[in-house]
Amino acid sequence: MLQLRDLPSTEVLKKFAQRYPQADISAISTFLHLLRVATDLSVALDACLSKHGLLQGRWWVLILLMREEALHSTPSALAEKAGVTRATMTGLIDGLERDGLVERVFDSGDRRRVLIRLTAAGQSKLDTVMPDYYSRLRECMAALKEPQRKTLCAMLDLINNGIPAFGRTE
Amino acid sequence: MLQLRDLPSTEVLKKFAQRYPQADISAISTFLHLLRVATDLSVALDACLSKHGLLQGRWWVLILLMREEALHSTPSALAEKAGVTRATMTGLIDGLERDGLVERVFDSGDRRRVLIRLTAAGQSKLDTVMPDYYSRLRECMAALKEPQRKTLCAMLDLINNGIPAFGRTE
DNA sequence: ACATTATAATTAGCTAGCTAATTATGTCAA
DNA sequence: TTGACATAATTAGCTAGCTAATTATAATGT
Repeated sequence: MLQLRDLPSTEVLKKFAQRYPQADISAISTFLHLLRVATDLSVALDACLSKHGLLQGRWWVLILLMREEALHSTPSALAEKAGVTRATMTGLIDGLERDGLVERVFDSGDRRRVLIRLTAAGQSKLDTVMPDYYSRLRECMAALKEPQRKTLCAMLDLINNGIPAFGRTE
Repeated sequence: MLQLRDLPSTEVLKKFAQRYPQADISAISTFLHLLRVATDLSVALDACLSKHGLLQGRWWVLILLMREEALHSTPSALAEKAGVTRATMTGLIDGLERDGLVERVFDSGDRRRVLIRLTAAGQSKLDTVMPDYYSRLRECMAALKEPQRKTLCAMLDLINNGIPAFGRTE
């Protein structure tokens, strides 16, 4: 996501703003700050998961399956919910099946479909990973109390509403 | 970064919290909210840059070069600042050189080193991209006024300080 | 002077994303 | 009932990251 380590100082931003008067210095630095912290969080999460032999993509698949009443779903539904293409989901399921965490069950009603089922090993993997993830996350967010969390979410929503500005065609 | 589209509802989180008592429901949803908005911002930025034939990695290299007084730097310094490995930087420079936006100049003093220089075409590419990026970003962040931006950054710093919790060996 | 160690850039081969094309199966209307 | 279209999953081949190994050059200690 935001790889850049060397975020621009105010001086650098001022220099750029001279050449490009559209620049809103505080908007830029707030934006970069947000991306920087979110990226570092994501990297930290990956590091935590990889100690358990997982990465975000595969971990989310297991969680999505555990959310299901009957612990199964289809590749296309999983792809939709996980926000990846079906092609990517095929690859994620391949890896999880290889490790025995999910299994493919062929649907006799509609032979195009495959059901993906969380195995006992998959459930037990989650029972190891989730307490670790939850307790680390609790600690990470501890400095932010409830009202601050609400404020943060409200500000994130304001920014979120502005995202279409990046896509306007004009 | 956070691909997941189907963020957990409070009901789902409560169900998970029954099995995993470490879960702090508001911490989890705030965390996911932050990652979701940041990811969508990053995707929107990529979409904006790709209209100009760039992606974040290559774009940051051009910006880092433009920050330099003499418009040049070395692959290893660029890799450090851009937060990618030298191997990745080699690839980014290859692409930029192919498009004529930067050039490699061999250093006669230390023959291990190569200088990467922003070309006129590279500068002119930035002169097209930056005003577009800056004006879209200004608009995207417009709903957040100065004091809110400061508050947001302060909260991001609190979260940032908690990130080591994800890495503790315990 | 020369062996060792450090540094700079690159190459090779890996991963998890992507799009586009392919294969198989269902659905529906003339 | 069959031709056209829709849907499900997969495969093939692309990209931008990564690590580890390689090549070349420089610096240093004995």
